[in-house]
Amino acid sequence: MRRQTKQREAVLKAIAGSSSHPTADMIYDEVRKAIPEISKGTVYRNLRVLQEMGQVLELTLDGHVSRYEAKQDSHYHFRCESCGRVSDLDIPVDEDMNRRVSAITGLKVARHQLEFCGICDECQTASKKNKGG
Amino acid sequence: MRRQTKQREAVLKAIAGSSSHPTADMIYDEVRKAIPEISKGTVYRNLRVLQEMGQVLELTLDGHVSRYEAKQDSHYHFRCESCGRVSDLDIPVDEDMNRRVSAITGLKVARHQLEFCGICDECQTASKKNKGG
DNA sequence: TTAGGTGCAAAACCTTTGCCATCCC
DNA sequence: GGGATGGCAAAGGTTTTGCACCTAA
Repeated sequence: MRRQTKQREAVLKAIAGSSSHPTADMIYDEVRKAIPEISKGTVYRNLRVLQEMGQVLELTLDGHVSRYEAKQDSHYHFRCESCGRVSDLDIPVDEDMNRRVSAITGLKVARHQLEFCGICDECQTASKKNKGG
Repeated sequence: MRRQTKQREAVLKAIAGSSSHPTADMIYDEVRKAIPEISKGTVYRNLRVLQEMGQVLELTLDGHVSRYEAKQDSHYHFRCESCGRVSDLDIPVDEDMNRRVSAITGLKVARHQLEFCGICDECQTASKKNKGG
């Protein structure tokens, strides 16, 4: 049976309270503010458990480090190719696309993930500054 | 200046000659058939160089291990959630989507990646067999 | 000739795991 | 009380890197 612990709560809170799709390391840093003695192993274990519980989603699109977000309605992401930040996009999800692709390919498509890439506003501004423009 | 070496050639050939989006390890195994003394470091270095040269693409969608494919026209992927295999999909790429998303979000979208997930035919067959059905 | 490339091995990095103490139910 | 959980540290897997030697151009 699953128990409720302050460590687990804190990990979930760190994710839910962030809009930046934090990495395990960022979550670890955040949680340590409240529970300084927490270990990284515990963070990773709880990330796994919270995924199993369906409360957290792991994102690995185009990055070598996993990022996490609190479970919510399906949506798409934008990743900045300069700073690596990931943000949620407020555009409609094409829920019918899985069915259409199934029809075309014959594969049983259960879900899809869509990630847009480019340079975020902040990085574009920073880049202009550096160029003196 | 970039040199042409048999190691680099062999790495590219291993990727181009495979339809399975091999991992670095799979490429290493394949290349060793021709060049037994090649080292993993060389494989990784060449994977990086070939990406810089624009001849190879790294795929990291929803997986913790990078997979590689020879550069070709933009296309979408299907990943089997059971065996992890990645295959190319023969469906049209929505090239206009970046522009539409830019218009909606105000972000400068340069590209997008779309991955469909499910269980491939082989794994479905295997699963039926195991259940005695 | 010589800068780029290779092989090897160690290091770096992210994540998982074994062990035992601890804590929730 | 007992099993789930935590802390610690070591191990695991993938990728990178330092160094001395080699080789394509």
